Amino acid sequence: MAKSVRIQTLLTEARREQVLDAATKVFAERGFHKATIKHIAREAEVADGTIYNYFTNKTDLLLGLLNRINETDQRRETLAELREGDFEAFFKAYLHHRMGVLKDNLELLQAILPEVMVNKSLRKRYFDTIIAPTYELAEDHFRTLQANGVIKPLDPQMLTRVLPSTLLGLAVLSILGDEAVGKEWDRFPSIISDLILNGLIFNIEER
Amino acid sequence: MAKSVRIQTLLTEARREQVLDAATKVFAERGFHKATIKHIAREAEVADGTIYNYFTNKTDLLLGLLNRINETDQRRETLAELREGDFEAFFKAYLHHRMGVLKDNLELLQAILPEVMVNKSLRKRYFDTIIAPTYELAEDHFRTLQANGVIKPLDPQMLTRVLPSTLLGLAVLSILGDEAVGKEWDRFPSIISDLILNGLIFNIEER
Amino acid sequence: MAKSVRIQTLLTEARREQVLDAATKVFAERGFHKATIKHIAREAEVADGTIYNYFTNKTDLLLGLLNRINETDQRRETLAELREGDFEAFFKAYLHHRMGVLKDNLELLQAILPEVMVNKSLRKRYFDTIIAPTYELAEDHFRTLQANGVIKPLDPQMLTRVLPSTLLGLAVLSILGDEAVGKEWDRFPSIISDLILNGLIFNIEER
Amino acid sequence: MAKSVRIQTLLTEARREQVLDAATKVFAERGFHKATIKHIAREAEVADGTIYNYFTNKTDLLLGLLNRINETDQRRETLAELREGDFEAFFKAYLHHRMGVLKDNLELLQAILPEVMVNKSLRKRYFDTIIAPTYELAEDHFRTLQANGVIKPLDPQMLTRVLPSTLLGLAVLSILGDEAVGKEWDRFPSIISDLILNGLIFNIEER
DNA sequence: GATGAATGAGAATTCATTCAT
DNA sequence: TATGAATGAATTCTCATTCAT
Repeated sequence: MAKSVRIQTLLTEARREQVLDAATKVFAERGFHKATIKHIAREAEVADGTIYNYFTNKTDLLLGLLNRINETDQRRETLAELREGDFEAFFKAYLHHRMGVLKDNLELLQAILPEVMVNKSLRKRYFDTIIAPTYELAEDHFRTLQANGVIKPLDPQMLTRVLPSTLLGLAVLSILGDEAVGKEWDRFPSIISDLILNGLIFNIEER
Repeated sequence: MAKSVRIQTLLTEARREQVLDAATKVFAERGFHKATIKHIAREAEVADGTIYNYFTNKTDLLLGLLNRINETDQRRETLAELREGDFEAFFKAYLHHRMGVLKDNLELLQAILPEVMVNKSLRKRYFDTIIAPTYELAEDHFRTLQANGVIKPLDPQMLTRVLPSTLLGLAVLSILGDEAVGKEWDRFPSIISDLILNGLIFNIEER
Repeated sequence: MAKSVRIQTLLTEARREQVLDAATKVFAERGFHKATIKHIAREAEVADGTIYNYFTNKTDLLLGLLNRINETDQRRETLAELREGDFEAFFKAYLHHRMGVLKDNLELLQAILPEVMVNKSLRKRYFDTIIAPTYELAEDHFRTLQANGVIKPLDPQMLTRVLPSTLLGLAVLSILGDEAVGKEWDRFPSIISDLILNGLIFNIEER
Repeated sequence: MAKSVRIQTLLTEARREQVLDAATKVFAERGFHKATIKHIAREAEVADGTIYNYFTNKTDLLLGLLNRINETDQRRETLAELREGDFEAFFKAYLHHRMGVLKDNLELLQAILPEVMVNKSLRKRYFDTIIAPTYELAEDHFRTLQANGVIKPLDPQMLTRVLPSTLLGLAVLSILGDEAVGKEWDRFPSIISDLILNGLIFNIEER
């Protein structure tokens, strides 16, 4: 009995994921509003009504997707290990990792972001649970680095915004159809870290 | 007669702008799909039907907003004058100018961007008429600077993406509700130019 | 003064006709409901509002067209002259005349008939003012002919329906797109009179 | 399982018919354009939206009605059996049959014909699928009869138009509100066949 | 009288959600 | 639990009619 309960739970969870996968695809392709439950049901190969056994309504599907991003991001936090060692190397590795995650989730981002940008309560939820938490960690980190004389004393709060902005901006450009961004995605981490760490203009000794 | 014709034209144009203003506000607040023609009409203080005397359908309203961004951007091109003089000064001034334009159009961007991200034909239109044109200018500019040994020989195509990405990303963060970004908006140009030009870590002679 | 009043009246009348001509064309092409006042105004080369100086509403335009049919039919009554002489000759001449009138008014019929068939009050008006009056004349005529032994004693009321039916039916077929009917229109009077008067099968003496 | 599938299909088909019945009634009463989906839904005792589960749009409902006429007509073709025996008897029986069909479908005709007369693509469809096919059969038939010396050598193409015209015309008269036509409908076949076969005027030997 | 922009009632259609099977 | 037909609220868009100029 216990076993069949567990099997049941697994099946249920699998079905949920199946629906979320379908929703990701359909939301990304059509946008939240033009995507109908019928579209998603067809993509997930279930009946319309079945979706309502797993999600209370259409918006709840979107929340399901938001949580997926959360989970993805939590997994990332294991990255903390990278923090050991040389800062330049860490920075590059970190960028590389972040952009990898972003790349894997571009479809999900395309499914979520447009609606999040436009829906006040989703916006708050997204900001509070996904964006804000990263800020605190990063600000602390920058402060420590500055205290140790590793990086310049630029306002940590602002630094904390600039870097994610660049990545977010690249993701948006890619979504908007800039093929060059998509194609060269993997080259950005090194260019960006070069740029951010050493600057665009020559140092004296480099001249 | 000629005069009354001109007056008529002005009235017509004013009415169009009045509707576009309303659409900007309502689209930004509610998103394209949750914004109804009724909302926009009420905001513009006209009847529903009146809107259809100026725009053939709801999507056409959005195109009207896209064109407004275009026009804004064209005006910006007078900026070319700034190009005289010291590169660092120019870069900072340019950033400052761009972010000013962005700030003034944040509501417009919020109205447009989510729908553009989700609608294939709008996406193409937006990319081709608004984004792509800036790329060419920028790439040329970077190449010249590199030829003159002003900046490092990083891939111009990628540089061209990184900088707008940062600004676009900041705008998106601001739209998503990051109040710090909105509040400190005017301090970003100088920080970003510092960062981009000179880097985050100390040069040898600065140590 | 009197003269200018008359001129004014003429102009007004001319404008009315111009609008009715346009309405005939547009109603025939699109049907009453899909024809808009704008369509008619454009066709008549006047402004939308102008039409309302001549007709109180869209339905009134249709009544204007109904009256036109009336007028046409009245003019026809001069045909009474034909009634002199041999019956066979008269019958053929009469058919020929009626089908000529019908042909000239096919567009008008196409404009009116579909809406008349569907609108109860128009139906009554059309029947009472256009169709019914012809019945009485015809019935009397048939009765006289029968009393004089010219035609067989078939029920006059029914005869009165059969003949107009055939013409009306041909008109409808033509409207429905039967090109053969349109092309051979002028041959029908003689065939029909042959058929009606002498029958389809051989008489004994003809064998 | 197979059984419930069949039941489902039957229910679905029944619902379709229920909607088509309602549409026939409402279109006939109000005309295609003044009939609203709400009217039809109320008449069919379903919700507005339900209609769209069976027909893609309002025009598709009309096509459904057109097909019904088609089906009615196909059933008629069993009439071929009548063709045996005496021509006069056949002709009368045929007329009788045709007018019976017409009478049963008068409401349907009133629902369809006005819109068909006004809509180019419906017109073509109606003509090609419903009218034209009968022509070919009839023309052949007339030719055979002429070859056998049964009927006079009048142009078969024109004969083929004249007879249906009369019936169609009677139907239109009836729709237009000629109550005499409706009331005496069943007497027309014999009068018409008398008229058409033997003519209106006396043959020599009949005098 | 002529104009045509403004109006808003009305209609077709869509689609999230429910619920009987 | 799964299904998918039924529902009806909500939305876009049309167009006859009005009326200030």
